[in-house]
Amino acid sequence: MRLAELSARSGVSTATIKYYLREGLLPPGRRVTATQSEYDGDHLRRLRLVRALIQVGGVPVASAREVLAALADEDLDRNERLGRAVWSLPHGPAPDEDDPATEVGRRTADALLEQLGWGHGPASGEPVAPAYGMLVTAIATLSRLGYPCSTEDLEPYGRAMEQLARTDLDLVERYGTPEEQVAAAVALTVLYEPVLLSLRRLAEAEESRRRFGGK
Amino acid sequence: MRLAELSARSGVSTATIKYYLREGLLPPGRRVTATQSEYDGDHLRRLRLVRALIQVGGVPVASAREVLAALADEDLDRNERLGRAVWSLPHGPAPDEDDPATEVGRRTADALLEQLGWGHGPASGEPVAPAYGMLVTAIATLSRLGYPCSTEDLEPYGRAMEQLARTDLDLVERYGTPEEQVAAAVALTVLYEPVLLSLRRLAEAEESRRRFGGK
DNA sequence: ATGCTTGGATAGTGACACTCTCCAACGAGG
DNA sequence: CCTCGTTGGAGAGTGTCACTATCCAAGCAT
Repeated sequence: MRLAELSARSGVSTATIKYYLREGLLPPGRRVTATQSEYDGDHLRRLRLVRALIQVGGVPVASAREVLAALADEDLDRNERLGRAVWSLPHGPAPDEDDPATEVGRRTADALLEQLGWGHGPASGEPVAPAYGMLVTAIATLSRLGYPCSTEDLEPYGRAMEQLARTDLDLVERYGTPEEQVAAAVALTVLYEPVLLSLRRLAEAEESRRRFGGK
Repeated sequence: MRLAELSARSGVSTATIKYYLREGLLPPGRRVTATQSEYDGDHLRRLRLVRALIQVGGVPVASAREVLAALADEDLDRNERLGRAVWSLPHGPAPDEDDPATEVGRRTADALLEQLGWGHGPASGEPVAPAYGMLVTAIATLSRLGYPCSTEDLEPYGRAMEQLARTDLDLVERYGTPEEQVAAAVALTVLYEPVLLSLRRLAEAEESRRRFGGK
């Protein structure tokens, strides 16, 4: 198929596809003549994944390129590919070490992970995941705003996520080949985020109505 | 306190504070002379909330203004203020009704909410919450990408969020006055999102290591 | 052969969150 | 009293980002 057809089938304008090609988010098509290329189903699938990452996941173009590169990296095993891909997802600003609130955040985060029994980073010698910095920053911001949260407050959130992670991985294991599994894992990590957040808001609305709501 | 001191205490540049004043995210200070104003602790707290919304929550300036306006609206009760405030939070693009996948998303979402027993929108006659559209869009995108999710797949996520919503509201009820509660609810809704997402990613990494990881 | 269409390159757009530059009015030190 | 740095206010400018519009020469189709 040609550019125009790829565009029609994906709902993405030719101009945007050209932009993605230029940015390396899509591999170039098979050259047919000096001025024409042929695209296939792989391009279409990849294009849809790119759109999902960027539009739904809010992933910047540069990060999306890294994510895709990690997915395709033949030198890594399944775990490493997934880790590398999730690594490249946006994770907000790094903790500001000059801020005393960051110290609080770090202590709370460490205590929480300890309590949850997750063998994460600082003590484990492994490189610290970006998600860890994300957690520290968030706790620090809460404390700076006067909403201190203790490990006890946070633990239920950790337990809930632990459970969902098992569900997520079960979903991923439905897919046969490691390639499909890794692609699925990234797609599900990113695309379930809005599902999670919207369900939380709906659940809060429901619970708030139950507690305070007359109507 | 003057602009310079407000800036020093909050860590936000005077130029940015002036910008927020201009945009109506901060109320003007008490005028002392024709060219000087006095700010107080309320300004400082509000400024920190604004920063948290924008930097941590990724809320656009225009939405933040609406959120703050809803918080301060004297005509609404606690529920309505909270609803209005959360309403203004970013919620991604509205579902594309021309896309057949949207139909799938809508059916799945409705079935899920039915199954969860949440008396949400379409059938209830109430205006549909933006979070509902967010959910439909997310499910539609998953299905378009070839990752169909059934109500059974999603139910555990709903149950988990139901439980967390109770925890959230318990936290909110620690605060005495309705004003504080509403402010807390918005802050916690927004600021716990990165906590949730980072915990999920850490939990996934942990679970993935457990299942596939040799080290 | 002539009038689209294609792939490729370059430049432009619009939204956004600041950030810079001016300016006249203060206000504290000498 | 007179500087001289500071203040609040207003407008224009900056950098980033994700596109989008315009050209162009080389096909292909009729």
